[in-house]
Amino acid sequence: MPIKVALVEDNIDYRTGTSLVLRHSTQCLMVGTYEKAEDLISEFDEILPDVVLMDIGLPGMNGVEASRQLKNCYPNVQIVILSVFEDDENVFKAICAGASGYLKKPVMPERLVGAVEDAYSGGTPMSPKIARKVLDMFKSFAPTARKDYSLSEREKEVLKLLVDGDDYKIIAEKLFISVHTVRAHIRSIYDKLHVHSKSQAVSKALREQIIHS
Amino acid sequence: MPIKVALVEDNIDYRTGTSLVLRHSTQCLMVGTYEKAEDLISEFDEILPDVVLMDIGLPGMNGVEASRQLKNCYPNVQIVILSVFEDDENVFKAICAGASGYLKKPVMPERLVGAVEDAYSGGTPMSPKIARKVLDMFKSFAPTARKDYSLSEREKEVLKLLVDGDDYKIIAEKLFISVHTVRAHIRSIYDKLHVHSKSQAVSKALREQIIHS
DNA sequence: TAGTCAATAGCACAAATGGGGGATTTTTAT
DNA sequence: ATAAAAATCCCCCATTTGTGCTATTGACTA
Repeated sequence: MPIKVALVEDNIDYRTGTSLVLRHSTQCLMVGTYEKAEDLISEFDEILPDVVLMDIGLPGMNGVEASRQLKNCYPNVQIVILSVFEDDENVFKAICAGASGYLKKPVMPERLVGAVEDAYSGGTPMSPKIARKVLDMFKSFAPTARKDYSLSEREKEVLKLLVDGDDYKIIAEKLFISVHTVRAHIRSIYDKLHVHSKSQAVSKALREQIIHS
Repeated sequence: MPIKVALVEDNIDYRTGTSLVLRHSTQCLMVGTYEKAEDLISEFDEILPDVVLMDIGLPGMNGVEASRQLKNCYPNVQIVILSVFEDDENVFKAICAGASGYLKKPVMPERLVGAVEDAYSGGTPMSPKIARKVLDMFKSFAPTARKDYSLSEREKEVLKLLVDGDDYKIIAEKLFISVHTVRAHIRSIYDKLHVHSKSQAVSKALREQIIHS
């Protein structure tokens, strides 16, 4: 059974060219080409494509917003962005909108068919430069070399509860120890983190990912 | 000028096979093949490869750790992971270690040369399934739909300072208002966030990104 | 024009907190 | 075996905080 593909692209030349390439593939079945995202959305129920190739710069609704709406109504559709834009902003938004592929235009014909197959089979076709951008953003989020304040296990437990908003009493109850001990742990935590209040400790714990929320 | 490539791979068959493929490419120049990452690291200064193809499952130092060390000493080297592993854990660690490519073994010969070129020219070759994993992790980090607690601008200012760990007095001084007013604002903030202490407010503000740290 | 809301300011008081001293026991490492 | 580190518990006390009230001003709205 061929993969049902729809295309949204406002440039007529590019639209017919891309469409032609896909029609020549035996694995793909073009079920619709559209100039505007709104047109695809209104007809979507009738054609039910497996994969949508989506431009970003469109008249009317842009491709990112269209992707968000489509993904919202039809979570199983695979959306591959085809765009000349490769700035952080667009890439980021497209991913968050649920796109599962992002290719920089122009796309080589053979790459196009491969991308549709990739997307359909659970992969994420991406131009290498775009992938690099994603990786860079990824790194900027996650794994900033975090300092080691050498908190003991117990202290981390207490800090975790502080972050949850518990007061001394509650912490004592949850850990089956006296309030005095809780105070002692918290004092030690403050020492190690160089802070002087619960809110400072909580802030530092979350910002520096000492405690994983 | 050809791209200087080094390969670290413990399996002899795979090592000779991969090496052979690259030797047949005019764009690439194999400058070293290694069974252990330690061997590459100790010889690195003499051969200075542009791109390193790195296995993960190695005897001695694993490929992720080796990548971290290489990237640390030679930030310009491009490391492409070749691995049978495609679990979140390994992919995540490899990226954080500075890998700029990740291909699932076995790799098609023509893909291999393309990957080296991609990596060398600032791209990030990735198998589509791996890319999907990265995207999923990416999404899990970034953009959770945040609630609207309809804090006023002034309240957000105060909350920001709470998150910075300031106490009532300091906040009053910074905003040129009386402590009483600060208390009033904080009361209102607590109402709207449904919390009852500074630490809870700070925690909620950071976790739900009401305040952008 | 009356009503709502945000921002400002105040009073009072109990509870929670932070910091200053300790001490004892258990675990860990050398 | 012995020293160091972690975990436990206790006292005191000033300060900070949370929350119950009230009240004035200005800006916007129905």
